[in-house]
Amino acid sequence: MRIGELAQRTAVSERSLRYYEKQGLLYADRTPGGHRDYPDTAVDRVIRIQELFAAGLCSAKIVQLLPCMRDKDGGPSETATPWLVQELSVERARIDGMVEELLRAREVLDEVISAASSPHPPTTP
Amino acid sequence: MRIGELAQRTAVSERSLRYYEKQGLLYADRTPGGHRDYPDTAVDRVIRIQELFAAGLCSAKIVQLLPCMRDKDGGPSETATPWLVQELSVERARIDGMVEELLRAREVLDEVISAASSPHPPTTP
DNA sequence: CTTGAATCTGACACCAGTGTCAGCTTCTAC
DNA sequence: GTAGAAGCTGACACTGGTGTCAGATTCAAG
Repeated sequence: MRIGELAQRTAVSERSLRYYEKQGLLYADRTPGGHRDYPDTAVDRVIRIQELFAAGLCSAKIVQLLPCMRDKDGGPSETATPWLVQELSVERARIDGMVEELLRAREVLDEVISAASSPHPPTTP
Repeated sequence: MRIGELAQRTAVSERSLRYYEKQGLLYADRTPGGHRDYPDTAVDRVIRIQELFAAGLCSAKIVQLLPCMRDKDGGPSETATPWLVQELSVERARIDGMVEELLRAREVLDEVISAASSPHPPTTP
């Protein structure tokens, strides 16, 4: 499929898709004229990449991680090296920390929101 | 307390503390010579600010949120306006979404990590 | 062949908090 | 009074994924 369709199906901008390719995260065949031609599996892959970006992993980490993932494309999955496993464990711990922080912040928001919804005036608890 | 001590006690750089002040997130008295002099309550406030930053809120949102928070400094808490409550609800939803994404990404990492720890070779599941 | 839509490359800007450096002033303790 | 530590302001850079624009090329349909 072409980049436009992939962008639409993944809700990721064409700009980002080209960036992913430059970072080695995504591969595309080329038409004789040079236009990108993505396999169907690219959709899942892009979504997965976005998930990992959202989790705060940088391109460099993701590019190492991808070949170790059990993709739908049935590509020859590599096994993570011990070194990579350790890197990923660090990321995992970081994610746990982020989740905790998010929940704490959510509590703060909830407190303010519920205080505003309660009938008590601000100065008299 | 001085900025150095506050930085040490909160593990936040002096640079960031000055930035917080410029954004209106943090207040400091000044010595006759112009050095910042923070009240003890600043420690809690800075930590709270960091939490909210970690949750993805920008300065502008935090600056509105802070006066509505039940601080240890016993300052006259304002009640969030309906408009602010709605803004915060949006943030809350965003936080929920982020948590979900983080957990999904964590699952991906766990899969790779456990695959590397299991005795199965990569190509034969 | 032609035309309009889609794609290509490359470059510049942005965000928003943070790091860092320079040059100067203030504080603290001897 | 003086030396060294600590603080001040202001400016510039960075991060790293993304938006956006320009100009050229390709694709697909008439």
